[in-house]
Amino acid sequence: MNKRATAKDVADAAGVSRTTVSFVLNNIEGMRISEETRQKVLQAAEALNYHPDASARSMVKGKTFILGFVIRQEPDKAYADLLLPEVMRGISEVASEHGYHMIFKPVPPEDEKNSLTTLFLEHQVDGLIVSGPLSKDQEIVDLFNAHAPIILQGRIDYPNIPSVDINNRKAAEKAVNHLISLGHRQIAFISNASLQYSSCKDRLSGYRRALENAGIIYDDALVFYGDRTPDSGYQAMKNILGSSLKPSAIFIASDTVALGSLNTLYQQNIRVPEDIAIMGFDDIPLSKHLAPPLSTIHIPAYKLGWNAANLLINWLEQEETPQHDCILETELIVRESCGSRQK
Amino acid sequence: MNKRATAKDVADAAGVSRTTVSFVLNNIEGMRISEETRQKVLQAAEALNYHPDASARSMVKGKTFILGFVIRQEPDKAYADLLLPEVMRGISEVASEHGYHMIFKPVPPEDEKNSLTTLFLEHQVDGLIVSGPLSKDQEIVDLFNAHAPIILQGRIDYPNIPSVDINNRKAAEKAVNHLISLGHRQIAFISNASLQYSSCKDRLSGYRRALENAGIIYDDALVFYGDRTPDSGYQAMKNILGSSLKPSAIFIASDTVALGSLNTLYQQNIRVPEDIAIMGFDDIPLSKHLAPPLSTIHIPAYKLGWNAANLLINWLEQEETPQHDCILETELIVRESCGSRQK
DNA sequence: TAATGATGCTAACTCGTTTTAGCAAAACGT
DNA sequence: ACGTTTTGCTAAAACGAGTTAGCATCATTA
Repeated sequence: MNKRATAKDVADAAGVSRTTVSFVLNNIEGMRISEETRQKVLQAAEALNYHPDASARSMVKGKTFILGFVIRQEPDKAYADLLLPEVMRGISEVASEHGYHMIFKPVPPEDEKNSLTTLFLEHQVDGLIVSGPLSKDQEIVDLFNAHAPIILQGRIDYPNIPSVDINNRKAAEKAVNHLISLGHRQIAFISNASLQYSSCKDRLSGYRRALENAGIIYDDALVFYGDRTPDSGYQAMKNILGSSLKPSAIFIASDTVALGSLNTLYQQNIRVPEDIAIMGFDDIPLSKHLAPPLSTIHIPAYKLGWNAANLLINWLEQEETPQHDCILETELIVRESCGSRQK
Repeated sequence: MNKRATAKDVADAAGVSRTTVSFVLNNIEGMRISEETRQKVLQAAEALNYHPDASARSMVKGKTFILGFVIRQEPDKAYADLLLPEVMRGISEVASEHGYHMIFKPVPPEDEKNSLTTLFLEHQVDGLIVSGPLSKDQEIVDLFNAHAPIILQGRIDYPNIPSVDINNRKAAEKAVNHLISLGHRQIAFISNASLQYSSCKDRLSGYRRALENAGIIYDDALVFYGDRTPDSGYQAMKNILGSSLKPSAIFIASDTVALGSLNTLYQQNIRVPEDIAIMGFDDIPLSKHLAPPLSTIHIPAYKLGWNAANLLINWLEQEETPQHDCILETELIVRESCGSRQK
């Protein structure tokens, strides 16, 4: 690049001032520019292939036009989550529409560099969407209290931070109710991640409530933990099979984790759903293609991202904090892994 | 935020000039600052929670410290590709290490807004990694000729643009050779995407070469097309089964696409590998968890991203164009979907 | 004692925009 | 013919850093 053209170059080429160039190219209302000058400027800009410098514009506007999308997880786990791309797609679509870009970054909770805060304080981004926060996440609370535009994709034990989420507890309850309705009473649980995460805690609590409503005694021994990866599901299922427990059904609070669990079953020649019923959660795009197709809870991931981005951009442009949380509906998707479908 | 603190605020608080603040905080060599002043500045910066403004820094440095990662696909297809997260992980890890951020954006080839060029000319990014370019991609060629730092993740019919890739042809050949070695001679092909993409063309050509080397006549009728999504694999497999062809094996040039194809087979009660052998390509993280675990070609996706990012950052920091392409090795992964493993 | 050198700091310019305030010249009204 | 308004443009001040050149002050040397 033989140096990018600046507004000054355009001004010189068109024989006008930088100010005029700016007025013309930004279509400023109320500034009277003759049609003749306007054309001269437009042509010069075209000829020089002029594009205004983003940093310079940012500085004077006080806005970067960049959104930060942060996952509160270790990078390897963040990228393993198969629901994530859908959320990203929702965000980036809205961002593009409004002329924003998106910086994506996994920032684990124990991050000692405070990358979340830094991202905002260095003004790399205008606002943040934080996915999968911990229940207690002081960094997020501090940022919010410092008036950082921040939208949670998930829930946190602190009021008033605007969020976009599903009702994890209700959804999990729905899932387990389905299993119960099919006659299962010995139902194990594999979590999507550790209980530090609010989504985890809520799903577990939904599982528990469904059991109790059906008069089934909740048993800690039936609860196992995944970490968002298929490998963790593989291992958890091994643990279940290796134990003396003989659940007739398992509710796995993440399809991604369930993938690994299904593999364990496949390896041990245990048939799904004939020998054991498997209920997933998330409805990742490939769940319907698994063998057997996974019954699960559909999360509107794209819409989650879409809503989060819209709330955030609205906040940025209107300068007013969103007043309401946005809770999207989930849906029980019955496929074949629970055996409820007549074949 | 009651307004972010600026360098001037720190200077005032510490009772020194802005220049001194800058010298202290950036640890400029050769500038002699007394330990006393240094501490005063550091304390003031700490107290005010000072973070230098990214835009301002960008402007004066002439660098944004942002890398652009662009996928040459429609957003829905880009986000459906299950290998992508691994590549992203590689890029973002290297980027983080060097103090760069990453803007991710799918930019389809027919994009009428020239988003790729704009991203660079507006100086939103310092350089670009472009994944999955078309064979002919004039916009990329133009950018490169304008000296934009750009690394391809894939190949293009134009010399000298630095790239990180695998040898798609050789890898496909390896895959098909495996099927042939198992005795298959009627082998169908489902592509990963349309032939405009170089990776597609190369995989098809590898398939063809393997057949010809084995004395098997290549037949256009056995070639089907996917579009990177499981759904396309589902449909392509239906087409195959609906035809009069009776291939004993199918090479599917994308595990993501294969997922859908496996579903078709499951639905029609066709057993893999007993009734038909399936060979994948990509080795997406979940391939080993499928039922049956998919035999495939391993692509070092993380390393692909890692190398691309390193090449690019090196280019940016050393100001010299990389001289060599970087071709990474693939590996045949034999699992169960081709029936080669004794159970 | 005066010249020289090192030490410790700062004034002022730069980056490329947007935007405010205002200045000429032309058009208008009385 | 003189004031007023409108039209069309520009000078200059931001924005918040990094950086160059140079100025005092104090210590050292001749």
